[in-house]
Amino acid sequence: MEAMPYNRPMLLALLRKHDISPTHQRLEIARVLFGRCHHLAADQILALVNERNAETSKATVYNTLNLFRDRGLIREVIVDPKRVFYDPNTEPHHHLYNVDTGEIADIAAEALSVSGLPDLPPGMVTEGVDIIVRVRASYPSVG
Amino acid sequence: MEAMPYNRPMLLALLRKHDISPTHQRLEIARVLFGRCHHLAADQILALVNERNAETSKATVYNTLNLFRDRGLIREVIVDPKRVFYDPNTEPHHHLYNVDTGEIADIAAEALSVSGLPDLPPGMVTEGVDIIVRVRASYPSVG
DNA sequence: CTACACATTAGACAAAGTCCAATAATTGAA
DNA sequence: TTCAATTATTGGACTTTGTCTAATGTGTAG
Repeated sequence: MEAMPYNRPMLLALLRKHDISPTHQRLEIARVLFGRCHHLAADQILALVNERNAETSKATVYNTLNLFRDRGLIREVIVDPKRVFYDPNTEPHHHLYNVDTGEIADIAAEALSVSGLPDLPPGMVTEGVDIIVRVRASYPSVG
Repeated sequence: MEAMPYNRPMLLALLRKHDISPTHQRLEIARVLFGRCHHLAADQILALVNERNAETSKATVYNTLNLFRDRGLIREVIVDPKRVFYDPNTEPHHHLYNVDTGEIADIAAEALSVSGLPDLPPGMVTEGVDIIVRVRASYPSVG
């Protein structure tokens, strides 16, 4: 695991490595995504980027997230029907999702092992295997 | 596995078993869900129910799907950030999702086995483990 | 019948995300 | 450095999925 690129030179290098022109807005969005290593939704990213002074629009946040996703810098996490979360960790791993609070935690890929994946029809390839462990607080009376 | 309840008396019994008053609209929606055993989104269900003559509103379709889900007749499948699919099969099983076409196919729970699920913090319970195998057509040039 | 509880409905509303045409920034070449 | 061409950003309109509400309809027990 390489060090997290939380400072400007590292973010710059990261964008360049993926052939992305490092504009001001993209660097700010990257800083938010890679700095604090959470799973964030677009609206949260928009808010964080504009915390001090509004300098990035909603359209740019969406454009940039889609660009980063297409270029493999980040990955979408589909657990909540209401919105997509973005995960700065693109290494294979899985997720623990708290359905009450909306919190998402990582599960290391090595921790879980899956066997028995079906053979795919010819001409089909697997893009990924997502495992989502949905958890919630057990009811107080039951505890 | 019990027989699919595709005729009116069976659907009636199914609703009653789950303490749901069997109204005309609910029976029609159940017929669509349990008859053809696909994974359907709300808008598809609305269209199918109103194929002949419009007799069920959008609000009722959503109300009814949420009711069926809460009462355990059906289950949500969260694979597409754009919309929720509903699965008439509530037995444990997993999904194969074609990201190109949007098709969803079942994978029997027995076929897959997962080991290494993390211990949960005390007071937490697992609601379910969803495995989604995302597949797509391999590129023609590569095939 | 009547009254009450429950279902259904149209349409307003909300939130997530996309699209577009105008403007601004970046870049490479001279 | 300057210029033109390319690429990015933007506000706001728009789309889609889903929820809410207040009014109307239905059904059943007495």
